[in-house]
Amino acid sequence: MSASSSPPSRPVVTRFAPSPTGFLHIGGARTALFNWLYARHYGGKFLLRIEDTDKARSTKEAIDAILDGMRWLGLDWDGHEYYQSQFWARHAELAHRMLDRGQAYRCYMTHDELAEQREAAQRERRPFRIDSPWRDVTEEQGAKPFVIRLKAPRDGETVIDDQVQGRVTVQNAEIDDFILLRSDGSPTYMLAVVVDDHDMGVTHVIRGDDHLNNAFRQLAIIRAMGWPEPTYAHVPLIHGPDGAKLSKRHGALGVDAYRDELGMLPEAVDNYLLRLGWGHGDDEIISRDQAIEWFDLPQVGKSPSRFDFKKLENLNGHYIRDADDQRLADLVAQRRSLSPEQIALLVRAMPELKSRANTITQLAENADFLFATRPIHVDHAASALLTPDARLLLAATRQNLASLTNWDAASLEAGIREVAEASGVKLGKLAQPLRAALTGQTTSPGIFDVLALLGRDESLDRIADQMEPKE
RNA sequence: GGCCCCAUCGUCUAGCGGUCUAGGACGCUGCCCUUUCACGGCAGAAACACGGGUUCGAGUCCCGUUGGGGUCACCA
Repeated sequence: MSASSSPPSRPVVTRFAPSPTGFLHIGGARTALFNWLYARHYGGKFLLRIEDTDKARSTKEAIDAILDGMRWLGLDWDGHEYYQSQFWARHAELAHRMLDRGQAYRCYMTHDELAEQREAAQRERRPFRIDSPWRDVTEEQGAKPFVIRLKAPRDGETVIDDQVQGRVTVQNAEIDDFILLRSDGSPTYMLAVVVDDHDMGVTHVIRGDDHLNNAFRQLAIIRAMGWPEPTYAHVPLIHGPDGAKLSKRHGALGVDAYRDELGMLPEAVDNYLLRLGWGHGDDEIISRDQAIEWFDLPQVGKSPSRFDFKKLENLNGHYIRDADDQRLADLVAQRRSLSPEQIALLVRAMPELKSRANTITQLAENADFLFATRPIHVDHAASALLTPDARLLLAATRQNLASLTNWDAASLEAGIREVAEASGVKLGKLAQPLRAALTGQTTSPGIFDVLALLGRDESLDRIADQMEPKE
């Protein structure tokens, strides 16, 4: 488990570099979190760069969703966000510099020629690696279109001391002469990241495992430029419950969906993501401050982990129980458009409500009985409770409660126990129909609290609504 | 397929040669609490993929097998 690693010897600068072609999904969020945590732990900087090189696929909505998602998760970046597309000229300039130095070359191969090589390799069952006849040609070939390719080293090997994966070695023969500048003059991702990371002073590149192979290509550019090499840390990917790469059906949803649809609290998502692939002894509930204090790369696991909604939900339930009542009420209010009076009621009910919910969505549903208008809808299971006998009991209960001078939980409990005793039934026999009448459901907060919350008039009326058998 | 990486309960993980008859958490089962449902408390079932080494001693180190993942674009 011990990747060869050492504390940083220079001021830390990390970055998160999403491409705005979709929303900020959960894997990206974890990458961002690790980068953020690492920078904060070492008192460094955490930068944000939007990789909008692919103009066709980049959208304003996606950019906003990413920024919004990061803010929600509390991952603040230092300074303004960078946009990769702003540095095109710089990228092209450097590609040409490498060309001038003989570290890159103009390749005039056509798609057909390339395809031919690929097929030949396939026929002979040997690995395909581009072999351009232009590798050592320095003269320009008139106006024919060309791309600029890196003249990658062909001998020796490249070693990366990855902070997570350990020492990884690749034969240079495996690295092909990949494209730096496209025929339309635009930079490829491979060139752009390297240049931007260098220009932004990034010291630690913490990203998904899927980039490990790219790191060797990028290193080739860095060495050609003679720039300092960043420290790499390739974090294993997050998989779906079935072990396959996390896809939409698994939960590679935008973080906005975790907030809006699943009803998660940001601290729960952060905590869950932190524990996915990283651990600190037996600790499960980890505050932001503890995370900053404890987080480091050596403890990051090397194997991919599966996303477990159940555990996230449990964690979310923990944070809900921990959360401030007013905050929770506001969150529910956003989903239900409540009046100030209703929100005030919700805040009072919150202590009872929040121990019963693992998500804000559930919390909102559980609170609905408070705001239902008479006659309230009684669900199937609840109406089954309202037998003729039960309705009679309800009438007796109502009469007793109506005579109460104090409408608080303690008085109500005394009153109801009195009725139960007088009628010779157990409390449960009475409480359940009462619950059905008051909430329309078979589960709810404690029945005395429900009565107190609803108030005398509303409670009495709801009971009255159910006293007579319905036709 | 080539290259790279990974491998402890169903899942997330602790474990960094002896304290491991392998610990915690989620989930699951049972019990307690109890007006329902939760919360909470207690108890339980549940794992070192396999085979070789190294060592006095291996979950921990090495090799292989198997399994899984990643990557092989004028995408990022």
